[in-house]
Amino acid sequence: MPELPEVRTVAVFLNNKVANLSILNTECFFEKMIWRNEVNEFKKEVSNQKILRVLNYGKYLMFEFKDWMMISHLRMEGKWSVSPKEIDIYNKNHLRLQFELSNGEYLKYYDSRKFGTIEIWEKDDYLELSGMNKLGPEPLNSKPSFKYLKDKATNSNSLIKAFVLDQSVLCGIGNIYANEILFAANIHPERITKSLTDKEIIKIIKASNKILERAIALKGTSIHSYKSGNGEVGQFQHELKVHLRRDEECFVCGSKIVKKQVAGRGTYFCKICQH
DNA sequence: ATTGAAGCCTGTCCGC
DNA sequence: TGCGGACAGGCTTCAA
Repeated sequence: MPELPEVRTVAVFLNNKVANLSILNTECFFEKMIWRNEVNEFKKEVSNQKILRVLNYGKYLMFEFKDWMMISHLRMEGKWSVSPKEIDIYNKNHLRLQFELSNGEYLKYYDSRKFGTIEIWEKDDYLELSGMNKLGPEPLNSKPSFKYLKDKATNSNSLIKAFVLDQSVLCGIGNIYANEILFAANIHPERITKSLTDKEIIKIIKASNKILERAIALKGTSIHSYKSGNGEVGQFQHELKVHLRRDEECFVCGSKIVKKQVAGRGTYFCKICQH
């Protein structure tokens, strides 16, 4: 479900709602979602901890405590909300985890497909333990550098679609934005990555910055089930150029947008504009 | 070391 | 209306 712009929107929302509140009690209704930690240990570590702030890196949502970092990955369907105990913003059947907060409200996690995960590590070495130290830069604020992306692309035999989805290359791009970025950069998703020219690498950097920053400004893309905290919908779906537009006319050249599986993911592109 | 495919789960949509 | 199959915004693990 959510990619960098959606997770950023959720992080900003949650930070406004729960920063400086403490967790009084924890209930987990689907233990497998507690990842790489033992459930009782997890509960012990978050109990009576004050949430200092909520932030994100790429698709990873992070709750910072004094000594711990709690990392939530929403995968396809994960959703957070803050509400009174008896009120559910999302389908109550999908409630997987809830924290009682010191102001009497509840911080709740819902996940229909049970793909999402949550884990907790000591702050000192959470990057190594969680594997987040392997993530590439967020494609924002003129990052990555040309040299960085060129080095990553030079010897890669993977398809470009897979390359831009690789979180160790660029962090935070998912299928929707990958489709949109490659369209904006006029690059065919089935090209081999090492065939990228310098000019095309620069185009990927510029397109990824522009698209993700615009999507953040619009609070993300709302299609299928995605809503940010407490049911707010994003607006970037109105600016999609190729994603979900199978057989519709390309806004640039008028030919039909193609959909096919590339690198295992539903891929939309214009075979005239992208080459 | 890379790359591709399967697996994790459930809900929704489409065609018969 | 009911049923089966395809598909969904992601990641990890396993096999080649």
